[in-house]
Amino acid sequence: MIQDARVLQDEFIPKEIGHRDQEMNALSRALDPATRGQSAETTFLFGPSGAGKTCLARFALDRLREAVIDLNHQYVNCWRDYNRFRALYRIVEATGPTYDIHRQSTPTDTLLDRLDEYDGPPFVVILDEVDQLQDEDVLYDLYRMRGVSMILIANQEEELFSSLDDRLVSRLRGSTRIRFEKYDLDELVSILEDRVQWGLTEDALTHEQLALIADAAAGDARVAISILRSAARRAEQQEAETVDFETIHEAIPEGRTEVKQKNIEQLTPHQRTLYEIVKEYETLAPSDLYERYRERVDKPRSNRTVRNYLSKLAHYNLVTKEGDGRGRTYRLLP
DNA sequence: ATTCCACGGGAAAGCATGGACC
DNA sequence: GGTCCATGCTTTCCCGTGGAAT
Repeated sequence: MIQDARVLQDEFIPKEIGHRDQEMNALSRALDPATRGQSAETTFLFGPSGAGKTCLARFALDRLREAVIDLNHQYVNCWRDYNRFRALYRIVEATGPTYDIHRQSTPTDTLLDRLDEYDGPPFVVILDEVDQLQDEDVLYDLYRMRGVSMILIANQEEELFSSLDDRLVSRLRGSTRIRFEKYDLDELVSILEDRVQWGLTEDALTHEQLALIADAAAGDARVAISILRSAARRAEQQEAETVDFETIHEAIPEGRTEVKQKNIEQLTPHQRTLYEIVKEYETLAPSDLYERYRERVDKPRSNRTVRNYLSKLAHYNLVTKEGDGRGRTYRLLP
């Protein structure tokens, strides 16, 4: 049933993109100077998750590379490479060999020097989930680099700018900003239809089934494709020719939680214990939570460190903090 | 008003790792 | 090889802030 599994992967970039013509035109205009060997405009893509921001950015860059021979580029996920060193490391990677640069024992200045020395073709950097960057210095660093231009992706426009330094905000004032809306049901269905056509056998799913998936995804294309992926995987395991409704109903919760599951696997044992405790008690005051943690774990970390862990769990969207100050509780996110 | 928590920034200590030097 | 140094990462300690309870 699955003909080409890559089509169902998150990183897959389609040959063509529908429903995003305006956004695509705006982004192309911003990137246009690169076709003449100049720096592209700094561009922001804002919108809810699964609205096609990342996909469009990568797609536009692919298109640009077809038109321009001399172009350098790099994609950085700031959620994963969340501090200055890691983000810069990722960017330096694109400028040449990095065998002499290591995760530890290489000064950040060395990375900056390498970027300063950069004398190649126009260089476009996509900074995805830029609101997750702990260290906004990276934006300064890149801003002053000659020949480097940025596409910055985030969910909330106001939230991002309120967290940035005023000087940085004023420097970015003139940048292009493109806003994305959630996909509506028909758009999601047509996105899914394309994926089925490219990746699965014909008629593996009916239109009604795709509409069911699209409805469950609530405008989020990533979730929709994730559900489609687990449905196809389940059907393939059963050696079925087509996907039935039961399989889809099973795939919906799985598709929704797939990202979360990956995040849990990345936690350290201590962090996972905290997660388990919150899961068990549903809602918990900070002091109680720390108490339970101390009871359960062998060599408990300090209170302060646990707070860092909890921030990380919140960052992964595994738990949520409710209320403020005294009445604060931690709760499991659905 | 005062006390009590909780939060989160920053400094410092401890750890792991690679490079230079012998 | 062995030792020392520099570096980034993680954890801990310290502390100011602010809201809620007393």
